[in-house]
Amino acid sequence: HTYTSLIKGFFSTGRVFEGLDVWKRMTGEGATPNTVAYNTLIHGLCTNRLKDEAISVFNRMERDGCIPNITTYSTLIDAFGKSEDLAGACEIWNKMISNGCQPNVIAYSCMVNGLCRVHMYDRAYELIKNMSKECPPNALTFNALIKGLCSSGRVEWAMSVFDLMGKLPNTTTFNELLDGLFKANHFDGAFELFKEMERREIEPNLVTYNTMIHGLCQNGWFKEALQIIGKMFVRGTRPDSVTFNTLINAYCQQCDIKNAIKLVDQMKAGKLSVDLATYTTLICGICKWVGLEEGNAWLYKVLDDGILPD
RNA sequence: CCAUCACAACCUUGGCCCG
Repeated sequence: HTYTSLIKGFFSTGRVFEGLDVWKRMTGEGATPNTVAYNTLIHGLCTNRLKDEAISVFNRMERDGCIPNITTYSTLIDAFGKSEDLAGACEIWNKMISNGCQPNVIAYSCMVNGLCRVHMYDRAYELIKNMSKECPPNALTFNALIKGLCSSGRVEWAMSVFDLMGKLPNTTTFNELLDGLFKANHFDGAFELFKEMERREIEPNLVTYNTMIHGLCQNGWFKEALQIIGKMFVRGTRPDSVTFNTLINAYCQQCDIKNAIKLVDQMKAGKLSVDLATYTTLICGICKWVGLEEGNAWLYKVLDDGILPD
């Protein structure tokens, strides 16, 4: 328990070697890792791009007589899916079945995502259709498919999936569709969906607003973007650095560097982190519209803030 | 004892790389 928490902490902050060190210390002290401990290590390795190492831990786990559970399999299916290794994901899936472990809704959702990553949307859809009454798809399962369809420009198809969801769509579902509709230039569809959200009383969140602001600004609807910002304030949703970066980018594109810089000052006043994305956006605009010397001067401000330019 | 509290799945901004 104790070791597992430490391992999770190190891996989730990218401190792979320290995480591995804790694992070695744990096993060295004679503590026998259980399934949860193995799962934590496997997940930590996967999220740090060490899939091969994760697999060898998985094999060692089985050898040492520790029984993988559904979380173990889901973690690996997810990792293979995200790295577009469908064959690998299927291999884990088959192993899961042959070991008598029933897939749950998470395992299915990960597999749907994996299929979408390799553009097998039909098979993803089939998989969802074949899910049983005991294990029906949830919002995240559908969202995985909708995200795949939207990010490949298949928004009509995505909308038809949305229509099949009944009462399942959640805020993320709407966010994915709104983003997809804007990026496919289906503006009327996006506006309609935003209204539909209100009709269904699905709460917009910060991502919803950021998505709307981005979609509106990128297509010249600045007034409407301001209205969205107004709604945010009414609802008490605080803008974050993504909101500001989106607006700074829009101002830079309109060659309005003055207002872009004003926003950076507002961020600092509001104690929001002015991050690398902010500076990259702003310096790009300054170099384009003001001059390289001024851009260069801003580079020093980045360094002063303790941020490493990329 | 630890079944909301050691483990797994979804969304938005800039850039970079590859194609």
